[in-house]
Amino acid sequence: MSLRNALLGVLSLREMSGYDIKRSFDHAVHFVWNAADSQIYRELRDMEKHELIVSHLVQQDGKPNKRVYRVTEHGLATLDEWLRSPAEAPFDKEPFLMRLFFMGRIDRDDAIRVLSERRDEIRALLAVASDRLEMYSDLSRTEHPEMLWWQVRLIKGFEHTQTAQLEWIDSLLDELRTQVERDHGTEVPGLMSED
Amino acid sequence: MSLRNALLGVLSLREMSGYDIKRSFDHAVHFVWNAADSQIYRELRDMEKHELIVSHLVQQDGKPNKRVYRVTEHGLATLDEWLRSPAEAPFDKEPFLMRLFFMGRIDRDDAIRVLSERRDEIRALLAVASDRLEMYSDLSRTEHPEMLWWQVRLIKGFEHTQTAQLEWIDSLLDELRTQVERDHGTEVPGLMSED
DNA sequence: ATGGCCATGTAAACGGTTACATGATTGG
DNA sequence: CCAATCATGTAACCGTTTACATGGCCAT
Repeated sequence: MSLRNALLGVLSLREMSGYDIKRSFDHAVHFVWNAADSQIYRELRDMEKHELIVSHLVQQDGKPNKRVYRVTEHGLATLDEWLRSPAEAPFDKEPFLMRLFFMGRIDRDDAIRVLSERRDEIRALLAVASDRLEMYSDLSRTEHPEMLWWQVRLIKGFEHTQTAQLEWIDSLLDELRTQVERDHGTEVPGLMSED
Repeated sequence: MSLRNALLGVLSLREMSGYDIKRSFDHAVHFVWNAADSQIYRELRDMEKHELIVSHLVQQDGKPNKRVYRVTEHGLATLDEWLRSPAEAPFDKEPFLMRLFFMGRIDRDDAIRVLSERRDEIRALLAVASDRLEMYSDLSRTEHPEMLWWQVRLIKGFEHTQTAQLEWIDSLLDELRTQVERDHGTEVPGLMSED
């Protein structure tokens, strides 16, 4: 039911069409949740059936018509109930860590490559996070200042934890590279800064 | 297919029954992956059909008989191919962070409770991690020293990143508590160390 | 006698992914 | 002219979770 909560959450900010929500997911909620369009549309219909949201059609010209959704009182109550409930258990599926668990099977060079790729991905995510943070600082005029407070903290937390993960990966890469140098010792001499 | 890879991984260490694997998941792989028994048994049968593993029945007395699985060459090749392939994308579903994203909706006291609970859970996980690390240091006699190296690094990485997350949550709790104090100002006076 | 360990499963439901379909408008 | 944007969906599939079933052994 996490997608349902995510949808209630974004609709609590303002009424939106499925398409708006998808864009919202792609840019703002992106660090935190994601879903395919088809899943969003299906879930919205289902939520309307359960009276968590209501919709009306909006006629448009030059563009396809759209169906705009708004949260009901019942929907808001459901959202808040979730927010107040005990948090989901942390950590149960971490494909990347699982992979490292068995990484001893393959060559150090391959391991180095896998880790480097992940390092680059994290750096890219951190860049996006830092952009987002700048964006937030521009936007002081919001309908929802309480929301902004949390969203800023969230991005900062994201930066903090991802930086920690980066540090760890970098230290692993260092260890692995010194092992490689030690291994083929003088055979392959001055090769200290390939990245 | 992540469960499949996890199963190939544990079976690459030694041959095991479904039940052994479940216990192995509960204790060692626990930080990294988890699965219900029913899913494990089903997946094992399916993997045998695909010739990634083979099994034989082991007669036991005093205990129910069991089916013990062993990885085939094809299974090992599949495992290694996965290990060498680009890593799964980081971060796409984080229910706890998503919750924080919308946390502005509820009272600070409720938010404090939710965060405190998570903080306690992380502390508990860190305690388990630290135990595991001690356990590993005792066990120098292993059939798979290369595996041990990675598993130790993995736990250390886990400690590192979870500690970072803890720091962040603690700082949030600090901020929230000072806000609460500021809010009902002198009304509720000496209330500085409820935890 | 009660509950935990050993051991393996079936069945149904749920949540999420992937592939595909449609079609008009706008900007480079 | 081509690609992107706007807009909504269907269908099939896959992986995971949950509930339930069975039954002997052993220790408290």
